[in-house]
Amino acid sequence: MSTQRLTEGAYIVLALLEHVQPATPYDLKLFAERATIDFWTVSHAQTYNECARLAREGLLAEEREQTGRRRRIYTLTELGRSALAEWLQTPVDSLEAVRDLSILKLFFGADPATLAPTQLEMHEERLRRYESHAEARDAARAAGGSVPPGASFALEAGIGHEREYVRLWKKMRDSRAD
Amino acid sequence: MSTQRLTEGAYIVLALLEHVQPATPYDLKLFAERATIDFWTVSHAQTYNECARLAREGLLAEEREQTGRRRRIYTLTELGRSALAEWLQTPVDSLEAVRDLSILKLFFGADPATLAPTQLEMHEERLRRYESHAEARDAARAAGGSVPPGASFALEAGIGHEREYVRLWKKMRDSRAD
DNA sequence: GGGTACATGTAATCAGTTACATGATTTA
DNA sequence: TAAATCATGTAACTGATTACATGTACCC
Repeated sequence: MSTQRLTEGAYIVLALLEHVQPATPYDLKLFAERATIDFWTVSHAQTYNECARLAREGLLAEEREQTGRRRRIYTLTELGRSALAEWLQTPVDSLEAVRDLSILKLFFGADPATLAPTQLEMHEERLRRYESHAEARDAARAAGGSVPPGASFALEAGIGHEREYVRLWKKMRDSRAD
Repeated sequence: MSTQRLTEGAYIVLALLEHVQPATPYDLKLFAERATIDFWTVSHAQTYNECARLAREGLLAEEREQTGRRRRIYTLTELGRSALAEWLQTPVDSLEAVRDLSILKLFFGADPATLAPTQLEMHEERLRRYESHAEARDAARAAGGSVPPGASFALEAGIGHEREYVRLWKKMRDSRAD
């Protein structure tokens, strides 16, 4: 029964946990922060809450340290694993709205030249970060390590989009009024 | 004083209203839906609430029909206009997270081939829609009409990104496991 | 004039964030 | 051992969505 719809945040916690379990909510947060891409954000508080909730619903097993910080340490249960697997193999049949504040302002008449410098700088920085991740990945692969293809694809996607942003904002920066 | 921070939703309402005022919340919703790009979503309920709130704070003037539906009809006040102008000319100094559910799943190990068909189809459709908007715009321009450059830029951005998505998902679709 | 689609609004809910509070560990 | 940082949690708030409720206009 318990396969009531989970929120996206919940699935992200499940997915993160699969990669690093057993782990505390704090571990998840760290892993997410370092995990290359900015495809989502999960706040610290949400991570703790979501773990507790998922445990209550039987998707996570919670173990508690008996000493010191008495941290809660989580692992996926069978139920959690299958919920995650099901989610992962379900095609996404909707498109997210783009949600780029700068483009939105542009649309509403903001001056491109005003927005461009800041945006360009930030997208360039993000692009550089992604590219250095890609290099690290390639190096690892060359050294015989195995790299999960999904992460690799996602990284390509990120790079592609950031390049597009950079191209675009450069154009804006250089554009004089029509 | 009243320049307390407004939410993004509030600014969007202000910006929409500038384009179509005087207007009812319903008019805004319609305009937003037809306005080319999917850079944000504003739900029906939010539109009504936000208009009421902005009016309470003096950024909108509310007039009420005396007959029939007794609709509330809004226009920007001077205060509203200047809040909007200020927002539009403030550079955005942060990057939104990308929030693409499919890429996220990919990152977590979903099978590209499973996700690709649906995503490809949807991005292609969106791309087509944007491109036809662009054509309409070019036609209008050729006919001597004036087209606000901001909307045009935003459209270019949308097209660029959708092309990138299409390229990407085609690649995924055709990729066999590493 | 009865039904359907359009339009307008409110209420309840919720996911997610910010702010607060505290405890444990490390370091100077 | 004091200060700083790391870590863990909770509470309050809020932007936004979903669901509900109703009214008006149009169409057959």
